[in-house]
Amino acid sequence: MLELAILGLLKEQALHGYELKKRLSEMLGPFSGASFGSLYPALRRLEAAGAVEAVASDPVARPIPMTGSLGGELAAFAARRRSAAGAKGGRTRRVYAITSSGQQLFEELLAADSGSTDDDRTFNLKLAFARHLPPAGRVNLLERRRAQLVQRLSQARANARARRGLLDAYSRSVLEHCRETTERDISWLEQLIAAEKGSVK
Amino acid sequence: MLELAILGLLKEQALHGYELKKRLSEMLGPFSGASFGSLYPALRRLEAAGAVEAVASDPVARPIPMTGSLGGELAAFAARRRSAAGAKGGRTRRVYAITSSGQQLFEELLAADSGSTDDDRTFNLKLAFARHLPPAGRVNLLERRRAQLVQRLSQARANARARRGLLDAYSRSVLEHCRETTERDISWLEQLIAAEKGSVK
DNA sequence: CCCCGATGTATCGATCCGATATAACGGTAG
DNA sequence: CTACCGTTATATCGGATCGATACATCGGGG
Repeated sequence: MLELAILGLLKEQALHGYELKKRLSEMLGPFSGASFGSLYPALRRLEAAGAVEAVASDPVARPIPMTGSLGGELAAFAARRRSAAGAKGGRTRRVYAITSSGQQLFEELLAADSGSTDDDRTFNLKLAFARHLPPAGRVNLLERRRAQLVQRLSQARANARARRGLLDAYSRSVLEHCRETTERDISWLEQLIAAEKGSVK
Repeated sequence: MLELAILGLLKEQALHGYELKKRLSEMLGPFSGASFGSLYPALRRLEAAGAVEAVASDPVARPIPMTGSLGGELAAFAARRRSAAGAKGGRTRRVYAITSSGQQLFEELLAADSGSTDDDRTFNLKLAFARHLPPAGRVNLLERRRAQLVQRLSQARANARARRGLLDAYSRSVLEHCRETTERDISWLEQLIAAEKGSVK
C-alpha cells in the first residue's frame, strides 16, 4: 500500500514527489513498491480523497538568489505562467502536505488487518511506522506477522515431505533457502516481540 | 515473468491452469506471482503466441468409470456440448502442452539478462530452472545476482551512514534486518557459485 | 555557449493481484 | 433420492503497480 508510505512520510514533513520517492527507496530498500508510475497516481488519489493537499507550486524553493526581490518575483511569475499553461512536465515542484483527514486515514491503514492478506512489503512498511502505533497495536502487528510466517513455514515443510525426491537440486536449494530465511524472520520477530513486552512491563 | 514459470512447468508435462497454479505456489512459496487473475491471461497470451497449445478439453481426465465405453462417450459428448456453448466457467479442464516454439521462448527468457532489472522473484524462478541452463549460464546467472546484491548492500550501508540518527528504532530494525538478509543471500550465492565451479572442474 | 547530468512531473501500455462469478463434480446428511 | 457443501476448475473485472519514456528546467564544466 503506497498510500500508507506516502502518508507516513508526509506526517513528518511536507514533501514533493521526487523527494518522496528517494526517501521511500532508502527506507524500504529497493523493493518499496515505489516507482514514479505508481507514486504520482497515488498522490493524485490521495489529493482527490482530501488526504493530502498541494501547499505551494514553489519553483525550486531554494534560498533566493540574492539579486534583490526582483529575482523572487520573476521566479514566482514564471511558475504561475507554467502552471497556467498546463505544463506537461518540468521542474516545478508540487509540494504536498498531509491533512487532518489524511492523518486519520494513516491511522486506519496502519492498524488495518486485511485478514492475513498482508504482503511482505506491507509488513515492513507498517513496522517502520510502528512508532505511530500504540504498544498493544505493535505487539498485535508482530504477532499477526509471526503467525503468518509460522503457517507459511509449516506448509512449506509439509510440501517438502510430499515432494521429496521429485525436485532437482536447484529447486530444492531455492526452497530450502526460503525456508531458512523464513525461520530467521520468525526469530527476528520473536526478538522484537520480547523487546516490546519487556519495555511495557 | 509468469510466462517463464508456465513454460518451465509445461516443459516437464502438460498441465491445466489449476494444477499449474498449485505447483507454482509450492515451487516459489506463496510469493510466486501466481494468481488466477494473472495465470489465465498469461496462458491466453502464450496460446496466442503459439508457445503452448490446448491438447484436450478432457473432461476430468480420470479413469473411465468402468460402465463400458458408453460412459466415456457420454462424457466426451458433454464436454463438446459445453465447449460449443461457450461455457463461461465450470469444470471442463483445458490442458496445455508446450510447443517447440515455446521451448525456444523458454530458453530465451531463461537466459535473458534484462539489464539488471531482474526482480527477486524472477531470480528465484530462474534458479529453480537452472537445470535447463548450460553450466556457464548458471554461473553467469549467479554472478549477476551476486553483483546486484553487493551493490544493493553497499548502497544501503552508505545510506545508513548518511541518515544515522534520523531514524527511529523501528525503521532501523527493519533496515538492519534487510541488510542481514541480503548478506545471507550473498553468502548463499557464493556457496552455489563455488559448488557450480567445483562440479565443472 | 552549449551540451550533459541531475532534478522534477507526468503518462502509457503491460502486467499482476484480489475478489468475484460461474459451474461441474464428489460426498454426506437427512 | 435429494439437497446441500466443499473442492476442483475456468474466467473476468477493476484497480494497483511497474518499467520505459517523454517533457522540462536548472547548474556546472568544457
